[in-house]
Amino acid sequence: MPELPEVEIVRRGLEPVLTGATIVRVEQRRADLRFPFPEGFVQRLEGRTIVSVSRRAKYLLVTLSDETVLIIHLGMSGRLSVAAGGAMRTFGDYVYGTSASEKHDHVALTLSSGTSVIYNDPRRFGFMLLTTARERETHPLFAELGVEPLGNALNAAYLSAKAHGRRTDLKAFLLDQRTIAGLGNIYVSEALHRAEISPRRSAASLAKADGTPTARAERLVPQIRAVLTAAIEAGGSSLRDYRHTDGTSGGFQKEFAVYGRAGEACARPGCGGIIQRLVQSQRATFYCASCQR
DNA sequence: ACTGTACCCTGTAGGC
DNA sequence: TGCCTACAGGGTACAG
Repeated sequence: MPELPEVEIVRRGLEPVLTGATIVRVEQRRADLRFPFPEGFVQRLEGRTIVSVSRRAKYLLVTLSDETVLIIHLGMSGRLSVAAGGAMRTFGDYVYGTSASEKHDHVALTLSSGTSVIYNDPRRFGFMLLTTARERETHPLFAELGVEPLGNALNAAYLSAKAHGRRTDLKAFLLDQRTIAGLGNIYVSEALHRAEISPRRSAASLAKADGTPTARAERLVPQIRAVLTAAIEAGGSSLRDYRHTDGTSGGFQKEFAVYGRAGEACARPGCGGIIQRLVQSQRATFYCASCQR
């Protein structure tokens, strides 16, 4: 569900609420999500003060005063809700929940301010783990991640070097978090449409024989940045589960050019193509075969 | 090392 | 109305 823009919007929602706050109580409703909760999860969080809330790829990183880092991944359907207000809140008693969503409330953090942050996740593909500030970068989840798409490290030379000789589809290559960390199913389709590149091409078509960037690679990089930036500005994309921490929805789904638009006319001026849907890596891909080559 | 597939889990939409 | 299938912003664990 949440790709980089959605996770970044959640981070921005959490940051003012969590930074400087002390976690006074942690309620953990079940033993596992995607992975088991770490040993002593509750005890390692209670009483600690939150120093910062950052993001790497689709992971949220909550750093505590003792240098513990709480890693949160939202999976496909994970939601973090801030229940503002002075009273202590517990499961099933927060402002934006419905009876259906309360059913899947798994963790509640109560802060010294009285505010609660509640983690809800029907499919339980998300998870929470603990590491330390020192070990975070070498943690198995992070060690092999590719570059942040909005940072300077993403450029055509980086992409073509990674793509050189790869036989996999461009779609699968871009979805792989070892290539670019944070892209997901929606924004890969959207970026390729903006760059007028077919998702069915081989990844290797981003590199010349000597490994240097092709024109396609040069075209793709700015479009990846542009679509992610626009999505963040629009508050992310809300299809089914995704919500901001205050319960409101994102708006970028209204700006999709191809995602979920199979059968519709391509919106590119003068194109005249029809948006196609195909399946790659067990995931739907949307593209216009007329202007994406 | 790379590539492709099955799988984790729940909810919902659509066909019959 | 109900039953059945397919599908959904994620990533991992294999087999070849």
